Amino acid sequence: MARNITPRKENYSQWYLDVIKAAGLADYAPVRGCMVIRPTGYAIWENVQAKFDAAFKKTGHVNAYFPLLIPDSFLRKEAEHVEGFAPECAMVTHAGGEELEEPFAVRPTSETVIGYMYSKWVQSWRDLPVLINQWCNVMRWEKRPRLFLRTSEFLWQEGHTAHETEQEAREETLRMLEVYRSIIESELAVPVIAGEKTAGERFPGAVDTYTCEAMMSDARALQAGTSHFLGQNFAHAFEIQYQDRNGELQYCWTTSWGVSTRLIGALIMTHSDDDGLIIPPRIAPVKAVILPISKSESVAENDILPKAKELSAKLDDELGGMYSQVDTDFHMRPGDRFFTHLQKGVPLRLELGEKDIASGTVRLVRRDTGEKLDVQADAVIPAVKNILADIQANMFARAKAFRDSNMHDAKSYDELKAIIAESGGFVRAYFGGTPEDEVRIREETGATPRCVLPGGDKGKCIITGNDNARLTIFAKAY
RNA sequence: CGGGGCGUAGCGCAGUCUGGCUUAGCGCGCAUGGUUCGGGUCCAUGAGGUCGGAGGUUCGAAUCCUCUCGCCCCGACCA
Repeated sequence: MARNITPRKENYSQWYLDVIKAAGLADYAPVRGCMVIRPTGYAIWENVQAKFDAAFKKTGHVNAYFPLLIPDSFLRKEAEHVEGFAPECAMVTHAGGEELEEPFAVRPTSETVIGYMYSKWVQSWRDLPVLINQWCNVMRWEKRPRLFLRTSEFLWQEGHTAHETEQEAREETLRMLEVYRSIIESELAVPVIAGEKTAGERFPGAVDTYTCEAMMSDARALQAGTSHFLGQNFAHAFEIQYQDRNGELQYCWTTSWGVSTRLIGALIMTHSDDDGLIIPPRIAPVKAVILPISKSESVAENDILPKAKELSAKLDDELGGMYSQVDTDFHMRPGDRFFTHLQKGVPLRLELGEKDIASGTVRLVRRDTGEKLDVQADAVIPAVKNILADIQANMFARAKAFRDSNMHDAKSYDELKAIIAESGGFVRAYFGGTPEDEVRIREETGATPRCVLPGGDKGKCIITGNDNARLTIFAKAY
């Protein structure tokens, strides 16, 4: 049992921070609310990025870069947008030793600058659609930061598209929601529910907001990705207009969508255990670690290490895209070395000791289950491949089973209150109330509507009693 | 912004009420040596501190007084 990690049951928040620290993913920066993403954490982010980026390219998007500083006046052009973001904006008021005529906001999101640029670039229906994504950092001043989940500065991706018709823009919004759902589930092994946000939870300036909602291992919800149908709101604010096929001037329909380094928080809180981090193989920077083991340091280094290196090279070659690492910390005892990799979440450990060499086998140890398996040396490569695939599948299945076992139904508001108070988790209920009702529910229960389930399932609202309320998931959220 | 708490070694803390008995300690970590070694061995030695900062009281301040800076927790707020 780990001695540097607070047990999850004892103190969930502390456990989360301990896991991050033990795995060396991130550290606090000198500026409050900011974090340093350390090499191990950044390697995970690079892998996450690579998966999404490839999917964006496949759906026809291209990358570009827009500036960090946004004129204050831009944010003010869309009424709801400024109201939503003003409180968390960091403003640059001085530069070059002088006070600026107009302050700049450090971007909290880029709809406004991008809208401004699109208005210059779009003239004709032939210029549409515009499908641009950018990978960048953003800043939203947070009063209660938590590593990865809510930091003042974070890394993300924001896609911004402009379309000729409402239908096209709506399709784009849903297409990207589906891209998110599929990658988060297949690569990060985090099960999510993709649905619509209620009015009170909508992005400031959006007509409709969609979300991928995940359940963490304390049964609280985490928004893992959002996609917004912006209607013509930003097109009106920034005059993104084009001449249609009849020569008439029209406003574009726009969308935006994003995922952030918060996904790493989701990863940690979905899969890890009291021993530390567990990373799904498909995004693990090191998928398998090979440990030469011997009582004698010189035997380990001279006799076993070459075999370990050979095995590592073979794994990397034959399982293209694989990445294995050889542990050469011979001065440490095996137990210490095991723990190091355990806490870093490496999916698979290959032990190569004198006993194994004598018997012509390699010992494989799974991080997700702790299961040990002795495999014939010549069968190691296919075995590794199969086990990694199985770990990936098992991690997803396990997380999904946990979520499903914490899914409840409430027929009335009282029932919803009781479930949230007693067991927590996700609660399905018919809801058709106003943002004011949402506030009241939050104040009274601590839970918020996380997302409206897709499909036409409708019933009697637990608040208003009206029919035609949509089935909505409520939960306490991060 | 309101309420509470805390700043002493890399981390976690004791010492502060009752100033001197501490050369400012302890645990973890770190370094070196030995021992052990297939899920965190055990032992020895050692390095490491402007006690958050400034001013004051005193023969003497981590300890008392004044001011100041920073952080954490709860609340409020928050895609």
